[in-house]
Amino acid sequence: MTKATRKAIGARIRSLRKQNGLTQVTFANMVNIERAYLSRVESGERNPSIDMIERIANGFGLTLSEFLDGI
Amino acid sequence: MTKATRKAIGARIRSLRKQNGLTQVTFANMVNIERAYLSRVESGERNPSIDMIERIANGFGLTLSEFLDGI
DNA sequence: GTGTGACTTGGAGTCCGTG
DNA sequence: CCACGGACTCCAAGTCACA
Repeated sequence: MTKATRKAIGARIRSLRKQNGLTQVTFANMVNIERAYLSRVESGERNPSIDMIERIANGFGLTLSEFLDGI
Repeated sequence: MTKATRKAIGARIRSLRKQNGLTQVTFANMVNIERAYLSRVESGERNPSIDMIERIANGFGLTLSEFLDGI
């Protein structure tokens, strides 16, 4: 159930990141999170907190609602 | 920053819960979470995971995006 | 440039009780 | 009916190394 959601969020992050021409390292630095952790979130392995999701969404200039639209 | 977000989410939960005429205990049982924990999330004291937010949103029949709209 | 294993630690999340 | 407390358990979050 929620695993699908985590995967979808990870895919969304990866998609937006590539759209903006950013590497994991670059984006991780932008939003001040650990690169290895970002990799795990993108793969759907982790169940991030709402704080973390917000930081990521804001890193793309999106609101939580916009970022999670369609998920 | 994120504290305001947590507070806003808590207020949203409380508002939706009351709109539906549910007590904390009733809703906590519906979405299968601990009543004391729900109380703390509503007060903005906790930083819930995306899984938890999803369970709560779904408890109201909303998607994540709908639930977080305007936050 | 990315994925993953192993580890630590603070806090998420549970259980039960009280005013 | 709700807020808050202690006392847990377990996982999110951060760190490092290596493939």
